[in-house]
Amino acid sequence: MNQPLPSVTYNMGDPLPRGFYLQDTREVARLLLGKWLVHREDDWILTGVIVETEAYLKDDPACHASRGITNRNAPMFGNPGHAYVYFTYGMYHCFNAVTAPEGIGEAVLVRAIQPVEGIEVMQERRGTNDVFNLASGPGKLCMALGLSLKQNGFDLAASPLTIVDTGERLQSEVIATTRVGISKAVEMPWRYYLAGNRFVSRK
DNA sequence: TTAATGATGGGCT
DNA sequence: GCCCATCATTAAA
Repeated sequence: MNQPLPSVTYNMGDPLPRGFYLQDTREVARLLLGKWLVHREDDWILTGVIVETEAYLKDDPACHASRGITNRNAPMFGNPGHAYVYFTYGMYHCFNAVTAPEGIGEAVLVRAIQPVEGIEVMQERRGTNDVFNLASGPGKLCMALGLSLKQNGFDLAASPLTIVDTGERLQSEVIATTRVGISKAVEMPWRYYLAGNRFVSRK
């Protein structure tokens, strides 16, 4: 008798539960390091290890949500564990995981991933074969994974876009530094990355 | 190697 | 009109 085919050929881990995103946003940013960001598209699966994040908090001048709810930042005030994707600089997208209870307005920006699966597709989309340049930046990783406003608001525990825990323990030390590309609250050390990792956006 | 610059368009005062 | 949670390219050192 034939066995049913599994939807994936191996167990890549379970999606992070909603409660994970209800921890302190800076803690979520730290804990997301080492987790897998997965985008299931029609003909392939694109995955990478999260290696760099930034926390954006309420009452944080650099946070999109700090000046109240707008049409653009509305997802930040919505359900934790959902995607907040925004369009910026006229041509790029950035991907966030919404944290904190509904109505608060906090999120973690994923700034870089280490490509694992679907590297050929990423290379095609990015126009380069250099694996260290495929997703080493928030705009780059959205290009590589095919993330745009279409994924804005997606449930990261029940959609083609998900973050999973492989169960592997972090081997690298976590470095905390100031955030990149902002002009307000520049001194807050809420950027996190894996020490020595070559896939981060900068050292 | 690092630093400066242009691209490009939506959001918001 | 100015500001952007950016990136690729060019120039300089």
